[in-house]
Amino acid sequence: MNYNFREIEAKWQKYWAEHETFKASNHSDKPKFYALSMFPYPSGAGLHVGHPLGYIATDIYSRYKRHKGFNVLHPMGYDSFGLPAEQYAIQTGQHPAITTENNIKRYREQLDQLGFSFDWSREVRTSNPAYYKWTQWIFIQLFNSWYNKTSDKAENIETLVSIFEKEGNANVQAACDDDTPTFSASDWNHFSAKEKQEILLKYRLTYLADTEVNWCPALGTVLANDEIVNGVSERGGHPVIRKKMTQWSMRITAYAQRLLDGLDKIDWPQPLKDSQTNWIGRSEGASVTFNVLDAERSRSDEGVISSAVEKSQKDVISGDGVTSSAVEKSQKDVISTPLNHPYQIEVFTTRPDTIFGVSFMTLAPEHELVAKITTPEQKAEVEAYVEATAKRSERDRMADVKTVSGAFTGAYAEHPFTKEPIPIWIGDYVLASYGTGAVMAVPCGDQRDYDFAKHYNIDIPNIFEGVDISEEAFADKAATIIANSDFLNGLSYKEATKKAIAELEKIGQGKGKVNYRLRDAVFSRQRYWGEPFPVYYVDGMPQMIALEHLPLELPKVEKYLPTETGEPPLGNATHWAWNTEQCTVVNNQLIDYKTVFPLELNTMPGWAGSSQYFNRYMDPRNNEAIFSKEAIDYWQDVDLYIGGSEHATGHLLYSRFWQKFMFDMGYVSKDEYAKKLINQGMITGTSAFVYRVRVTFLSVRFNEAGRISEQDNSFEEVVLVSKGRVEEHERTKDFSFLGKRLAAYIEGEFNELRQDQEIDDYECSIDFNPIRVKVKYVNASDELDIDSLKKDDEFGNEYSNAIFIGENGEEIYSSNDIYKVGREVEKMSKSKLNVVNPDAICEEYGADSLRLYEMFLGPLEQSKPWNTAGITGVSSFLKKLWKLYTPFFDTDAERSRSVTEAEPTADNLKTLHKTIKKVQEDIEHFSFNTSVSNFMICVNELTAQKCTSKSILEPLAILVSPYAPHIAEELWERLGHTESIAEAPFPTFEAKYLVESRKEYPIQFNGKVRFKLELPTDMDSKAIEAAVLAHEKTQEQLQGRAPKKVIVVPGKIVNIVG
RNA sequence: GCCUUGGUGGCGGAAUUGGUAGACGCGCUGGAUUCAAAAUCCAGUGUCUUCGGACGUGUGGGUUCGAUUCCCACCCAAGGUACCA
Repeated sequence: MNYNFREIEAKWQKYWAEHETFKASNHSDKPKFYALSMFPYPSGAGLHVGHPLGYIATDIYSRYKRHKGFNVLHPMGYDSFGLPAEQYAIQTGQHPAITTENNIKRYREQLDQLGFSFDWSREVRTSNPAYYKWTQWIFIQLFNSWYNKTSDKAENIETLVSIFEKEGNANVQAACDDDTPTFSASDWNHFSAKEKQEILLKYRLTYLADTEVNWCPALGTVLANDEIVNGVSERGGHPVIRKKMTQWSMRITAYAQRLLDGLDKIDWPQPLKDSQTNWIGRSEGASVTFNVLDAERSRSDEGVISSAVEKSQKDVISGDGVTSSAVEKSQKDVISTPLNHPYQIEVFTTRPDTIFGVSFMTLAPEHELVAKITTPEQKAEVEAYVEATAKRSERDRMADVKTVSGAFTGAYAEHPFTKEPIPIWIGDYVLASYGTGAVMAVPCGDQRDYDFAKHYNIDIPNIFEGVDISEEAFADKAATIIANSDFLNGLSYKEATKKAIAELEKIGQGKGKVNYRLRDAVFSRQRYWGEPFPVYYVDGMPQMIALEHLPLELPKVEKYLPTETGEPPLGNATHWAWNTEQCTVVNNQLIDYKTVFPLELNTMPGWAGSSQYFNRYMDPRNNEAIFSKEAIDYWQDVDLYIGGSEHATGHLLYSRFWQKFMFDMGYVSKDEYAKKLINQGMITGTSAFVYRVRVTFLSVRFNEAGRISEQDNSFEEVVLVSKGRVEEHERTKDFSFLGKRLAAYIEGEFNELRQDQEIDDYECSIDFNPIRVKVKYVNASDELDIDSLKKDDEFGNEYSNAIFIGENGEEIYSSNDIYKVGREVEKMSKSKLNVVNPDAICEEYGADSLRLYEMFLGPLEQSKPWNTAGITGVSSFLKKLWKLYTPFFDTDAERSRSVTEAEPTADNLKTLHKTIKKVQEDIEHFSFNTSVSNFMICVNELTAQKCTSKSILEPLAILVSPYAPHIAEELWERLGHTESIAEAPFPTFEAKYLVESRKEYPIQFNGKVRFKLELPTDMDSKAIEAAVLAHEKTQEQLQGRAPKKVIVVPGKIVNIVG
């Protein structure tokens, strides 16, 4: 009886579904275990072989934990809001909900095929109104909260209001906007309702702010940074401008420190923690205010100055200019402006101890003061520099440490202590997005400042005791002793820092500060396919829709593009107004600003729906609450979370932020939601390339003026040359390698050129443009299936008339020659045409083979290329495993009984227990690749031992079951069980079966193994040494020398030195 | 530039605390079976070799009786990038 995986896999998938084998209960006496895989975005390309890698790992662990007696929660769902569905809708007009539904169906079929032990009754979809009701609910909770720095947690906004009523905001320690004014209790009580709302918005954890976006007028949308290349849109090359837009933001900066501290409590990969730590970017130092010396004053343009003074309150703090920064915010940060200085520059420095070493200042070219302080003489130079900088990316600016560039503004700042003038420069090594976008440059203590000073001949005062700075800057904090620095002389880094800050505070020009790189998260998207905000506007102020009226469902729209007036797609909806009396969505025409108001037109970003989904799984059908208290109390948090590292600073940071907020509000009892996280490595694809020929002729004529006329004649036909031919040509430059047809063409063109009397010279150049083709048309020997490629019409039959030149230079008509493609390993993605779907492999080898093979490829956390060549290995392993059990399939009752009762031999037991030990250790260390090897070893050994003992084969089936569950269930049943194997107890390892009486010792001479000697394991070192030295081969090796030293490691090795 | 991860046969990879480098699988070679093929089974398979052995885990050093493993310096590849006042 053969192993028929098709029949078996279908049978057990049906069984599991019908028996709800993996349904998790919220009430159980068993210990709980919550195993989670990151849920997928259901794209149109379907699941590819990279997706299941993490799912299989989580599934193996889940199944293992069931065998170990845990109540396991192992859910799956879909992150189903997203851009691709919307873009498809824009192209085809089809509603994203429909395409999403279809894609989910396909994903579900593919997932079902792989035999995962998901509890499908808990499936969630972020685009489902019953789900996003709770995403909207959390948004409202955030809106109704502020961050109290004193209690160090989020609190209900009502507690803030009551403080305002009693004492105003002077003493409130809160995370809030920079420009929050100070007011008294009586001020507050006299504010109008709208003024109060405006103030509160500056404190809420989600708030409206004008933030700059990359606006592309031609596309009518906002673009992400990486959608912009060299200042124009990646798609279409349209210009992009910075535009201010009122958008929702999340005050994640309030949680910066807690997000940092929480990392110590969780078992996440260190690289991931590092990347979050760097993203948050904490640094300690001081903020220092430098007054700009007023060059304008002498021109007695008083009007300009006084208006500048009025606005200077703003200019002081907004050194970062671009967006709200993570500079710790509180009203106290506002430093009062001395009236005689129209402008001030605030810098953040980690080295306030070096303040007397400042010899210039550098502003980021984008710094908003640049235009204001630049003198007329320097204007042209500065503007040219600013323009040049705008073309460089931040990455480029950071990576380039070799070239020094900048420009002098002509303006000077005043040193806070010496009152000396300091020249103000701009330089692209200072980034606008970090700190305040301005640096107090201390060339003797910072290498980049040093290089800048050297380059522009700026003074480099030395403020370090006994340090030579003639060659490079000195940045060693520990060895620092300050000199030439007035009151800081003789102090260490620590002492001087403390003292400098104290002195700065005295003169009101600085204070100690912790700076975070993290910025508040923009939460609005100008898109259709996302969660609508439960928000309407009364008199320009946002109002929340009450919970009982949620979800606020996405309206129907005619088209998914922005409106002609540049509003987001929801601006196209005809029914998108809120009637506050009926509490329903009504026609926009009814808006009267009395009872009917406009609704918010933005939608939420991709990470909104994924920031609490792990908690929703605990109680996914609850319509009264996001989850019940019982459910969250039982499941608590995720025990194992597996997913890709690309989410390190997106999903994985924002979801921690929301969890901490939920914790502050008392909804969850853990402020970190995932105890352990593992990043599965990427499965890379092997892209295939064909080489399109481009032939260019150059004809040249000469006259008195020299070389005057050139003409290009390009070969128009699509000719694709096989890889071997391309390589030959590149080596030899011989055209004949390109095939007769092309060679004849080139010859013909040359002849024509020769006949043209007016041409003095001619040449021909050939290049090969590699173009990706779908990997499904390429076989394992890199040969291209030309007929199928020609028929492919996804991109409009682009190859139907192409000419293919094969390896032998033949033009391919049938099988007269073969075409070989070039290959390259890249990330697997639809756009690279290298996606391999699991379906075909499942069809040919079965799900169990695919599961084993994906694990067998290599360590889970490492990235590895996909290559199906090795799958026959695991497939034949499963056949061998099956064969081991065939005696049980015999209908002859007599024979079956004799098999059942066969006593296991010592070898059988040794093989089994060795495997139990290894597999258990492997699973617990997530080393799934090595356990597959060990199954192979185990089956090979048992086969060689002709093992037919039920007491061996029964536990073996359980060991295999997490990895290859279908075959394990089938074998389990054939062993006579009527219940599923899913909860059969994991076999217990017994060391006694592995005890060896003899050990084959490798005998080394000077570290090299020369022979082996079998000795009893209970022999002590002395006896081993004696036995080895007495051996004839030892004498042979030593050739009469006396050994200097003999190292005996009992049970391991013997090494003789001499 | 910086951060992270990695570099071992023709390929994927193994070696759990410093103790026989290359487990297991693919591929390849030879053989059995077969009319033949597929499938299956058996044997071999790091490189060089004067058949004694020598060399061998990115490179160069170091520690050690012994190093893929620990230390120092460097090279290369992939991923990330905000580095930093």
